[in-house]
Amino acid sequence: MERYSMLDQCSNRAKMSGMAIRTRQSQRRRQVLTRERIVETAVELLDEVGADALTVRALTGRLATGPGAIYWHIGNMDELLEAATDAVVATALATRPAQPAEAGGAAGEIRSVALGLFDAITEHPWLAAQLAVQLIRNPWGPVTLRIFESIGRPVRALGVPQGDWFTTTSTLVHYILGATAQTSHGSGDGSVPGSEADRAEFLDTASRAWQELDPDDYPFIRAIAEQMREHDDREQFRSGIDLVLTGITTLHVKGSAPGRLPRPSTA
Amino acid sequence: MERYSMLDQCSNRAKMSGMAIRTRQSQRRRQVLTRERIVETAVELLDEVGADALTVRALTGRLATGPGAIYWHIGNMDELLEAATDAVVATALATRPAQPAEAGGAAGEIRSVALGLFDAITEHPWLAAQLAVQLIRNPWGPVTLRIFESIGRPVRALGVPQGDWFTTTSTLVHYILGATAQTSHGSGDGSVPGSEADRAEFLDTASRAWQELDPDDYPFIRAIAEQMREHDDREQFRSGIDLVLTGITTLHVKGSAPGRLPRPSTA
DNA sequence: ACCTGAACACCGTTCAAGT
DNA sequence: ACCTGAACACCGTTCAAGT
Repeated sequence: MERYSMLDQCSNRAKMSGMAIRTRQSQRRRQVLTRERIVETAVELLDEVGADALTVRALTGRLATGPGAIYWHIGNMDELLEAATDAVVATALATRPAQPAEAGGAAGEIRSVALGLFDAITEHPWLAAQLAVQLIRNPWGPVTLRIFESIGRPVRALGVPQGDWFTTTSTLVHYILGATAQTSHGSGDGSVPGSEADRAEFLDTASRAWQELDPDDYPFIRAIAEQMREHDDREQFRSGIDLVLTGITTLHVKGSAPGRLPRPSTA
Repeated sequence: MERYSMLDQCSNRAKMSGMAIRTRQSQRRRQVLTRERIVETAVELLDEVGADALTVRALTGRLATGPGAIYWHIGNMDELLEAATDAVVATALATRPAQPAEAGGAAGEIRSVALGLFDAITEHPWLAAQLAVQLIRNPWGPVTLRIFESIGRPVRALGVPQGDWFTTTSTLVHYILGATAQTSHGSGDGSVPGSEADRAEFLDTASRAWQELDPDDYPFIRAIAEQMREHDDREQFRSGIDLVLTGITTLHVKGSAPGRLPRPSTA
């Protein structure tokens, strides 16, 4: 049982790989195979064809090797998925669009991190499912840890008392991951991004279907059918974040006017 | 592409199945095969051996048939998983422990629904992953719809103005699903429930590992290491719900004293 | 140390054939 | 209408053998 494995994301063999790249040789195809290069290629494949089509055979094809070569560097498929997810999340968090002149302070930083993740998922639809998988089968693995740290720091800066840091940050992170999961609206494996027209049509069909549900079983769903057809995922996500932030400041930040939040920058 | 399939969860063949059970015959093993019986057996298998071990071969073994029989009734594996998830969620929502004498009103109802789902996941560890999967690959499928309806009704009763019903309910549902995902702490496939001692040891190891992280990279995680070791998942979940509820009442419910919530029953 | 590639033990799904 | 069971086209992973 590899339950509770915690952070041991490296293959048993293959640790150091600071070896110099075999200098000239041929340019593209004949590079040395490294763990990094495998992860990069995995991300490429995930972006292009989706999670279901990322197979070790597809990898060996693109890298011009055999399965044994992959498994020398990588351990297994789950580890590769985790590494790919962590890599994409890391760059998404690091390269967030600089908030216009520190706007919003700590609350603005939280919004920025959250929207950074949201946008990363829009760009890499497979990411939503992988974030969920990581959260579930490795609840405190590198991916979750990274997100917690990014949200936790501004939570602290917000003035939340230390005793509430963990609960508060958890609530934010859990909301973010839940919301981004539903919003990915891909085919689940995250293959094609899905056009804007597709999405409009989808919402239209869904909304119509909702209005024809049994009024006894689904009165509420029927009542929000129209609202849901018109909603914008990203805007709704922002609202959700602000809702949770309001809860935090109201409940935990003393001296704050309840319900008052630093104005979100209209970026 | 079966994207945006929406609610068409039935196999193309096999609709009616109100046929009388072939009366006497032998008792257990020689029942007629129905979609319902397959779903029931799937839930049994999921509970006993986890999601990874639910295969059509395992099903045919327990049901004493061949794969063709399964596929006559069921369509494909994804559909079976969805049906199993929906069945468990439906009974979890229907059989919630009656809140002690209506305590808490609408807010209490929301807590009750949320905790009902939480407890269902504790009982069926595979459920966490499946809820996530449903949310991602079928964002408005029967499972999500059912949960939305259950949360939306008390949201309405809370006094939230109609224009905010959708956003408010979404925020709650997304938090619930994100939180329950991390809390499942199984092996991901949701096989063994995991003992209390296992869990304590896991938290201990994780907490220690956190304290040895790089102070430059993970200052926040290091700071909450102790707090996380002592936390109780269910209690934390309650706090998260209350945090979101506070945000809702503060922001959307006029006439409510901000930060004041109906006292949660100490059940 | 790093890589090759055949082979193994599995999957989900299909489909002609039976009743 | 419902079921059988062999067969198909895939998986991830292993491992003796090469360099």
